[in-house]
Amino acid sequence: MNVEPSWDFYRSFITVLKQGSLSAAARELGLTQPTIGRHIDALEGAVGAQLFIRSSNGLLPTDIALDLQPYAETLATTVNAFLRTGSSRRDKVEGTVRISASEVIGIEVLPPIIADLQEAYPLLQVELSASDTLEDLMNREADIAVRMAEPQQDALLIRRIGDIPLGFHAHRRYLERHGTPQTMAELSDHRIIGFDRQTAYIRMMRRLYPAVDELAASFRTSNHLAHLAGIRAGIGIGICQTGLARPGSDLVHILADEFDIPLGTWVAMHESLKTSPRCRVTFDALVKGLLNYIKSCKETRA
Amino acid sequence: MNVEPSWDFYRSFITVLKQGSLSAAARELGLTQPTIGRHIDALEGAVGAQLFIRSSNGLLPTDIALDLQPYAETLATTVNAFLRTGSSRRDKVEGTVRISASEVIGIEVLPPIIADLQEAYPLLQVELSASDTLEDLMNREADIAVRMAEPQQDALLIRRIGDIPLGFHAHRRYLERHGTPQTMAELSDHRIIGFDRQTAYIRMMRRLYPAVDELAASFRTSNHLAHLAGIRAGIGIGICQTGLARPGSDLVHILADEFDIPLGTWVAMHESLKTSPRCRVTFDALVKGLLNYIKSCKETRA
DNA sequence: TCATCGATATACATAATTGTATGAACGTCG
DNA sequence: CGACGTTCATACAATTATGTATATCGATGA
Repeated sequence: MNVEPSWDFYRSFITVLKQGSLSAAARELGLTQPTIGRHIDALEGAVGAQLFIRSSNGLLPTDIALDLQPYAETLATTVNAFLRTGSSRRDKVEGTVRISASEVIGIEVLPPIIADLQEAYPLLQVELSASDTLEDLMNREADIAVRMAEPQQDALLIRRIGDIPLGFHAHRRYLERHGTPQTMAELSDHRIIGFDRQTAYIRMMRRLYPAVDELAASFRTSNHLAHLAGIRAGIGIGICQTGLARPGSDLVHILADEFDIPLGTWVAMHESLKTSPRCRVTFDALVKGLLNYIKSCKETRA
Repeated sequence: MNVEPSWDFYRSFITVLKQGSLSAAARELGLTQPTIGRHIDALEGAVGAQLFIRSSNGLLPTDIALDLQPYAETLATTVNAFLRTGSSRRDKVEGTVRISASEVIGIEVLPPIIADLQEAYPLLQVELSASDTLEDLMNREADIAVRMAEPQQDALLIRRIGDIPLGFHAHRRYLERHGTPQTMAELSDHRIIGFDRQTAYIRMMRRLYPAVDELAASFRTSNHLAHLAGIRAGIGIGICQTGLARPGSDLVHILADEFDIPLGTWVAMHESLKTSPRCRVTFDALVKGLLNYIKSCKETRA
């Protein structure tokens, strides 16, 4: 309790947690097994609790260690961010920029936008964190975030893109076999792909279209990509962005006039990053690319 | 570029930034000035840029160092959170819990709630981060947050408290001198305390009461506490929570029937913390306390 | 059943980090 | 204007952390 433990201990901790053994962690860090072992010992002494159960085939984390894992991960990503921003020259468009977005946006929408961006700036590295759960919002774990809700913090440079239209979709094949519902009421005769988890969007849907909520889902997932994959595989009818039903995709937008809850979209970055050319350029490219995407959504719809 | 720099360097970096000199940083960390100097040298080598300009009366941070400051601060707070979580026993209500809230809530509303909580659990330490700007949302920099907007992330345990009523207020003394306006239109004859910065609330007010936006403010501040202090000092008419106009405060709620934009309030914490008794207990106390507060707001109003 | 491979733990030598002591530069104050 | 109290920089000694080598335990497979 006398002196604060070395911050290197946390690095050893997270590596052991990831690798599952002192030896493997030592290899990854370029250190040796006794050293890592001593680090863990010291950390256990500092928190006054056992973090791992040693066994002859590795280290098993205790509950306490698992509680501490997210903190250690934050440390690791922040160290990365530190080095990344520190070592990129501030006057040129080069270095790494890290983008955070939802899985669907990150995987279905952003890649072509990023491709164009890197065509224009070959030295620009892009790191994409596509995740629904962590949503590592702006705590400098990401430089720029694409968000489906208005960011609340001040000190952010925020640009509203518009509304991404969502709607019921099904694969052409499914509709050929089961018919195309013409009214919301007919949905109850179909296989529905449902959501597992409560999100703000689902709560809003529930409020505006209570009927949808009572539909029995034959396939339910909390993962939006799995939901989309279900639609594409012809499992049944689900909800996705209308822009994904582009020509050649075999997805059909149904009940277009019966159901409409747009999904607000924002791009945000720290105000302090607006002087960094690489962040600025990426921010502008995302705004422009997403505006185009929304435009194409509306066209698909008409 | 061969091996990752020691994480201790970041600790030295943030301490030098805070203290302004190698010597002072060394004193704080219990190390010596040459050691800290070597750490800074090593970090500069790692990022390939100068971080400080050395002078005989301290170290002056370069722009790059200032860019890196927020990352280093995140590291420091996360390390604190790590040790705090790690060293508090999981089965008892003791240890430290860190609450994040806006300045007004943190200073005007929470203290009595926290007092009651600590009366019930004497071993519980509470750390309150009252800040509008940083809004260190949930990235484990705070255990529990009181927020004025619905948190968007999943994996959060969220409880909606209700709406805190806001309204125009002035000090009794001011009204005795200048009269009490009976309609919104009469506001233009009064001294108005205005806001400096755009927030979600101000944008909404602008939309619902465009007339308010055109009032010329004779005292303008971006700090909500300063705004409140202005009202209390009798500078003029401003907006604050109606609950602050309790008996004995000499604040008078005016135009109560003309103006009404409630401020939604939520309490949120990480789902993973709900097994921790001290977080659980604090969460419940905040919910209960804030519900009471809102109730008392409504009574003041009637 | 025994050999092998991987794991952790310990003892000792080594290398790296840190501390001590000192010098030089700058600002402040009497 | 000079003494004093800061600061950072450098050279050398001491300490600490790390690496090497080895022992031990346990799981796996021929």
